[in-house]
Amino acid sequence: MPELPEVETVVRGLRPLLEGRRILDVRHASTIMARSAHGRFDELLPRRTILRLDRHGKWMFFRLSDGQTLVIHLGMTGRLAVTPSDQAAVPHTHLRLSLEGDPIEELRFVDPRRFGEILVCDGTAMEERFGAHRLGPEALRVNVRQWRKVLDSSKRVLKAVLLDQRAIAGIGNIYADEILFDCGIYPGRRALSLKDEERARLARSVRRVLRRAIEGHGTTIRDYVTAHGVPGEFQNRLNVYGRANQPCKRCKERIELHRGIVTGRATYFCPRCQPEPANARPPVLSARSAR
DNA sequence: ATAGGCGCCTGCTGGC
DNA sequence: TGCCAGCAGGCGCCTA
Repeated sequence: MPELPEVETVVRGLRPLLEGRRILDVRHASTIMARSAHGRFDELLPRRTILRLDRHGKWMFFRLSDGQTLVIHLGMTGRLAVTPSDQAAVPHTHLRLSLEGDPIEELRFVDPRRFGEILVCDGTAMEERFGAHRLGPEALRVNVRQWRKVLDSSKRVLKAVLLDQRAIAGIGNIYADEILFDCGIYPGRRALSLKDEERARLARSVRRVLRRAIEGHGTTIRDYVTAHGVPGEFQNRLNVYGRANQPCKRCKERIELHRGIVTGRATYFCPRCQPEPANARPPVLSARSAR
């Protein structure tokens, strides 16, 4: 579900509600999802203050007053909200932290599909799991030198590189397609094959598309809502994602849906604005356009 | 190094 | 009307 713009929107909504606030108690921590290598949640979290809420890519880091970090990933269907503590918990609520204040409220994490993650990490665990070897530079802050390194060091398909969180952190399937449309590059190009000018266009499009999506409070296809429980608006401004067979907003050509460019993922693109180079190898799996 | 396939889960949709 | 396969915004592990 949530990619960088959605997570950033949630973080911006939660910061004023959480920063400086003390955790009173763990009302519920699902044993399925809330895991820690070095202790129980109800021992690790109470009485700590949330000093700061950070984001890197799609990961959220709640820095705690004892030096540990509560780490949350929303997966596909995760939601986070601050809720009155007497409000009934909806199904698939995996974490409830009561927060000091009047009235007492709770930070709640809800995730039906359970692809999300909840962790408490110390400094060592943070480096192991989220160091530079595991998580690439923040997509909004990749410099020219980093772009060159990321793209030139890989023979992979460009879209696969954009989706790889070790290469660049924060881009998922929706924004990969939107970014590639924005810069007019075919998703199945080899990363290595980009010319300097194309690399510069791509870098600009990454920042532009993600910034606009943040301004629009993210994209709601189904589950995603902001920290205030309202859907995003950027789904109304998507150019290609989910628009198979609809006319391109730029040239009126029919948007295509391919399933072979990155295996297992749908890829939407405009065949006229993002032409496949004539000498490119056809995708291994026959690319079929869907209705 | 890379690509493909699968598993982890629930819930919704479209086609029969 | 009802059933069920297919699909979904993520990610990590395994294999070849």
